Amino acid sequence: MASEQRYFNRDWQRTVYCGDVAGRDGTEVPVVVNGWVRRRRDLGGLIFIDLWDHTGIVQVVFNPELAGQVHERAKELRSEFVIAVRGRIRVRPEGTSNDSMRTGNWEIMADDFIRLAPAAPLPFEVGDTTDRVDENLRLHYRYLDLRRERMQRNLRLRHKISMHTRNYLSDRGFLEVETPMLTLSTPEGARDYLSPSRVNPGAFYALPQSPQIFKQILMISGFDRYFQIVKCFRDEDLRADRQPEFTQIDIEMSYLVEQDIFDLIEGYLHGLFRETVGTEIPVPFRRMTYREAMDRFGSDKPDLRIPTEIHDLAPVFVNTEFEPFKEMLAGGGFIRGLPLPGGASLSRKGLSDVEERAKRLGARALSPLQMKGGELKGPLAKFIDEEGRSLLARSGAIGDGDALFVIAGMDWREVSEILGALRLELAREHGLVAKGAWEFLWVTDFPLFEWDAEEGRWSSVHHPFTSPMTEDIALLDSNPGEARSRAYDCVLNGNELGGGSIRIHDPEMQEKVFSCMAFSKEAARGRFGFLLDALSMGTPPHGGIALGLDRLAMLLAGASSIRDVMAFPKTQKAQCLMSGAPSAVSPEQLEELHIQVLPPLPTAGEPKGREERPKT
RNA sequence: GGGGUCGUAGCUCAGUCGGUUAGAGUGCCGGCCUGUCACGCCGGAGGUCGCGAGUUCGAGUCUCGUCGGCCCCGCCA
Repeated sequence: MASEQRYFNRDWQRTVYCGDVAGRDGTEVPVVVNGWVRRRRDLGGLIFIDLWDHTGIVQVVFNPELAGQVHERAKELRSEFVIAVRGRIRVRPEGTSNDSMRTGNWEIMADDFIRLAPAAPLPFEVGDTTDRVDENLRLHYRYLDLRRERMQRNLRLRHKISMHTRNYLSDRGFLEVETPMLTLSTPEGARDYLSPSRVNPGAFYALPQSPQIFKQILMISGFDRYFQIVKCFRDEDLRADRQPEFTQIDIEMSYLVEQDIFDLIEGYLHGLFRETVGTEIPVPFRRMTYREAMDRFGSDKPDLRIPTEIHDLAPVFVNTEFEPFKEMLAGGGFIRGLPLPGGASLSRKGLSDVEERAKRLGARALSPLQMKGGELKGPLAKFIDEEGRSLLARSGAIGDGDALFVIAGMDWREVSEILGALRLELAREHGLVAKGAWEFLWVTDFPLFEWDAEEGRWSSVHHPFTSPMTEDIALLDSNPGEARSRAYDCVLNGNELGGGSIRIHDPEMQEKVFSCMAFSKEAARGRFGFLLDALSMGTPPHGGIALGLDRLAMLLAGASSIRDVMAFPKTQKAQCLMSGAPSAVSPEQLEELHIQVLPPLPTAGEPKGREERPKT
């Protein structure tokens, strides 16, 4: 053992990264490497260490004959110890090179090393790339999880996306401007995260659901083109692709029409996919109206990798004697069907399983048809006459070997959505989703409003600053539900990658839209007064889009959750298992903020790892 | 708020019909080993079967509740 402790200093700083170690034939190159002990192989005499840093792994050899004391000390090295090694790179002896390692032709003969930090026995193996680890553990020991290959790769990919984004947009005249995180709560949209104001008793900031109003204000201020890679916050329940805080690539520009956004984003994504995954995605993307997307795929974000779509079967049953369908059609209802290629082989149990699923999704009933050897089978078969059969054959809704699931209902959207959900489930189960495909799509012509039954008023489908289509402006007075907006969504493989709209730049139009939503002038003034003021002082036509950076990264990384492309995500209960957030705070903190906390309900569980809440 | 699923050694899992002392692989600890690279060989330690009730002579196993992870519906302009 060295008699005195040695510390990290310039002499021990690396001269080369582990993954970059490469020697010269016949010459020994002196180096210093820093990193983590990934694996050790103690052969009794020789000790081999795989030393890791973010660039890769290199083999270090401790030889008792070359450095006896050093070899002796190396026996104590364990997994994930942090060390600095001084040694010489050399070509590995004949027959001992390792083709599976980038540095496998070389090794470092250790002359000396210092242990920079020990590591406690680990809750899971950092170096194990195959074994899956419980996500609980991964989140609790996130620093170890992030040290693993997959997360290293994902976060580096994410960085690449960010850099590409900044370069692309900056090159096209977009200016990155930061907007406040402590801002005004707005009534529309998701639930806000609130932050109490100490100096304004009883008042609260809201964390932004998006910088929507601020980016519009920036257009009014004449910046012409804005972007921001920005955190947004929504206090809603979590999903694989939804976290309470997430990142948007937020874009806004002036004097534009929809085509400008499409061109900009298609160019952006084309370059991004080339740079990150080496794929040339075809541009321009397909376009589809909301109506068509719902009609054919039962979704406003259809996954076009799935080769089946919904068919209108009303003509097939126009002469049917089947009473329920007869009545349905007479009353203006809909009969629609979803084909399942290869579905003729489904057993009776398989069919009833699909029916069960449709009922869980909200269908009153679902009838299966199957085509076996040119013969139509199923409970509905006898209710389809010759004409219906020939129509069915010509429609392509069912071919030999297929099944067709039929649902009838009075509500076109409801019937379509159930079939759309079924389409996703069945496609996943039967392997109908085309692998390796990137199916991009613009969905346009969304309705401007949807009816909010709870509140008994119209509310925005997109947001209240979305411009109606010029040809639909008259509908605002006569039939707001039929008015279409100038909103658009960018869809990739059934994921909503982003959305945006052309905004309202006319203060009168903005007030009109508010009034359609039964916002009194005073209420609108109270909430959005500053925007209305701004609109009144010279607003250019403007619009923009926001892309979900997390979802984009998830898709590019081939991950199944945005948690895998975020450094520190939260669980479904919106907790951080590593830090323990959210937590109770001290009575003093609450008092300063003029906050009283109600005692927890008797059934409510305590947040994990927290002591009792302070008394109020 | 609701539906589904999982919870057994540090980790990944097995555990039959409810029945003796709860197993395997890996990791960990100790010993041996000078060309390994998932090193090898030998030995050892390690368990609140998530938690709490209930049924039973007997519960990892059955029932109910509860806590937590994940997936989904609602919700998410």
